Amino acid sequence: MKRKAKPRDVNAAPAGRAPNPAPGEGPRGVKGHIGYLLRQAQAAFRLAGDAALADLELTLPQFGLLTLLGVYGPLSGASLARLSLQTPQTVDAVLKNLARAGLVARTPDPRHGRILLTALTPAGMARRAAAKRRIDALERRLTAGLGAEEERTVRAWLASVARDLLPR
Amino acid sequence: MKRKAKPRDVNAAPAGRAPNPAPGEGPRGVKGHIGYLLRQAQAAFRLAGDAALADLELTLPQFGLLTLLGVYGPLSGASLARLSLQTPQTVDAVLKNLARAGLVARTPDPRHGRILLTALTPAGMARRAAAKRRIDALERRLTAGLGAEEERTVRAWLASVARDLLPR
DNA sequence: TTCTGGATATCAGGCCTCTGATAAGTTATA
DNA sequence: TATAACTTATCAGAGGCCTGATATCCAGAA
Repeated sequence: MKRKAKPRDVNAAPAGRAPNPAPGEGPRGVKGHIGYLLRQAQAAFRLAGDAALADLELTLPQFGLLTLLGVYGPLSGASLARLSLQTPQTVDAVLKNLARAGLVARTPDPRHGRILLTALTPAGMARRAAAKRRIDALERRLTAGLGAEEERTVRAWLASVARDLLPR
Repeated sequence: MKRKAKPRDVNAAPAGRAPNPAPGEGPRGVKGHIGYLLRQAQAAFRLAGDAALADLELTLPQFGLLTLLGVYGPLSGASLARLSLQTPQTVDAVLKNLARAGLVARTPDPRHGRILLTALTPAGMARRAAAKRRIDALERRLTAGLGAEEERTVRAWLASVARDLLPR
């Protein structure tokens, strides 16, 4: 997934007559559906993250898995799936792309004939470290406007959403 | 996109020896990367929303467009894209599925030979109303644990993320 | 020891989302 | 008027995400 600066923002208001309703009201803005706000915030972060990682030839989901592998060492696809709250199929697909790029290597678990252990390659470690600096900077922007108490509130809410809504 | 109750949660801990690191620490949980928390919260909402709409044969993105069309009336794909902060291509893809299901109808704008105006069909209006009840209930769960001040904080933060990070 | 159920990997198919590129209609300007 | 710039729709391709369905491996029960 390549990223470049948009030549012209597709989401800008049109130049001619404005067939567009007022942006401040309706389902958008602070008063809108909170699910809508959540989706927009995540989409914005995903976009910004992908843009920040573009010249590293990484996507945000790929960086996510590299991070987990960096922290927890070699893992099976299934473990990675549980850790990242994704399905094994999703993880497998992302892993395939990472393996194709040589950032990750998959070897059979010596103690279990079915498990494929995935580990960072040296190239993967380097790429992860470079990407981490970009994403850390991005995340600082995310909380820059928040006071300590507000950040606690936001973090607690985000965690509670995943905890309460996910099928247990 | 069909949804059903999972026969067995793929993300549950394995029965045998636990090759899984402790879930409370690392990049997850309240202390983790806020981008990660954001992604998980949005994924959980997406999952729960899709599950809530499954028997209506709707996805959350489809419901989003139905809502916009319900509020703002017939719109071009480009307007819908600006309104929902998505690309015209994305909107077009979702609209195609909605049109195939007979929930929206696309007719050429009489005043502009290029524009296709998309409007809800009667079936689309009914489906949207039914879906709205489910999603409203889901969103109430999202804010159930928040005080008024906390909810303001969360909403303001979500809106600010989209506002600050999106390419302007 | 054999069988059965759980765990793992992965193929198939579908939807959403983006970037890039192209074609066609409209509007503004030289 | 002719041309350029902008807007809209849409094809093509890729990545990430999910549900279903298989096949294989392993461990515990009968």
